[in-house]
Amino acid sequence: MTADKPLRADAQRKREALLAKAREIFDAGDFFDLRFDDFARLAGVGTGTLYRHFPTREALAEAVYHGEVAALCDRARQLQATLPAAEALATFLRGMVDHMDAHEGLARTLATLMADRSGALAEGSRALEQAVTDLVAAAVRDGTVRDDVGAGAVMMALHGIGAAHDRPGWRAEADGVITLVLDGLRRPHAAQAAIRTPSRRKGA
Amino acid sequence: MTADKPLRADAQRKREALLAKAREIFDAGDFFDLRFDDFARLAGVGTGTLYRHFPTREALAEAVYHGEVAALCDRARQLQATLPAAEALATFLRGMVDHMDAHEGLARTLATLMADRSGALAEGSRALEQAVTDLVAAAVRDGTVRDDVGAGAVMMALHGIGAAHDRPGWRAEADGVITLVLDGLRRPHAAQAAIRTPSRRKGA
DNA sequence: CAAAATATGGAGGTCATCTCCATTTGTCAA
DNA sequence: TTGACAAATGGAGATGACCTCCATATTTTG
Repeated sequence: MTADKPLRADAQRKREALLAKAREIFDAGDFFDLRFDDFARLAGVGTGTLYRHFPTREALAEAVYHGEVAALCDRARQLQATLPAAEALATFLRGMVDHMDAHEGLARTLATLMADRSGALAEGSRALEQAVTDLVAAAVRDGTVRDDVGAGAVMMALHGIGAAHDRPGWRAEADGVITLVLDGLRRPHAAQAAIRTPSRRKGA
Repeated sequence: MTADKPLRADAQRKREALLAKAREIFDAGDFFDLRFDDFARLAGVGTGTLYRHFPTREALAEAVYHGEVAALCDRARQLQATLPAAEALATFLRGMVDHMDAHEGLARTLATLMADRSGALAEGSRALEQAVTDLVAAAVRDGTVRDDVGAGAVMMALHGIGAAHDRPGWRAEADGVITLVLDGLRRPHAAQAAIRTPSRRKGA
């Protein structure tokens, strides 16, 4: 399902233009306030061409999402190769929040699309889910993380973070969710592992 | 902002009809596949009447949501009055999952609406959030729950559970999220409190 | 019961979405 | 290079959902 289209030179160019403009609009968060036709105009193509390349809004989103996910997966692999499993997981999750924070409009747009039925993004999410699954599995393997809660639960939590992007104290709450997930993931009976959480003896 | 409308007898009847039908459609999960006009017809009223009562889809959703939330809040108060704080919180959260599971279409529909911008449901959610906040606060007060992560994080997690309702292993993953949240909420240094989730092996 | 106030419903206007095809652009073989 | 074929373009216009408006019907009040 990857590359079996010789795609004419011309077409390639238009496609790129559309994606570039899409990323821009996404990041600004205006994706839903824009008539799809106008979007074509903005990208410098006719509506027919837009629809030829991306039959629906979701299809376009999927394409943009793919790039995002690829970058995140690279990061995950990199972390996994250079850090202890538990730390890699923690760093990755914290990094996800940073990323969503930095690309607010994009994160928000994608979360909205994700929530819509049709699961248009489910496909694109698979790679991300695999990355998270790998990170968790590695941590389970070395004993720092419990084995009775799957990576799917972590994905759900991330989903919630993305979907709730308009809450007032978003950043703090997002960090809170990650904290809960990470602490919750530690094997219930295990002593304090090397997960980080410096001196958090007392609260506050 | 509650009740200052003498609302004519006739109108009251139509309004009820609309809400009843809405609940039905919501529960079936067909809310978004239905033309708003057709919805009016289904409920036995004209489109004009529909729009008079509920100017937008979201307004209608809000009204339905209100009933849901009220019931959940009652439950929360009841639990809080009869159980130790930590247990009340745990029971409530587990109950939320049960509820979403039983009313799949409704939960899904509401999550979708929630994710949409406009925060139409933010208003209706406030009561629910207050209930969760109270439950958490009580548990913090009696020392069974950490005080450095707010109830907002718990709301986010719930949000994620609702929004991801189309995942294949939803139920198991939702339970997993709750487990992580509850375990994560225990004061990091505190010994094993009485929360202890009763052996829930990973199903599938 | 009559009049005033309130609510109804559905015909039709408005506007975003998407299709269709005559025209343009790119590719390839001779 | 050039001719011929395939691929791609773009925008005019059909389609259909959303919402408004108001002549008519229903309820309430004096």
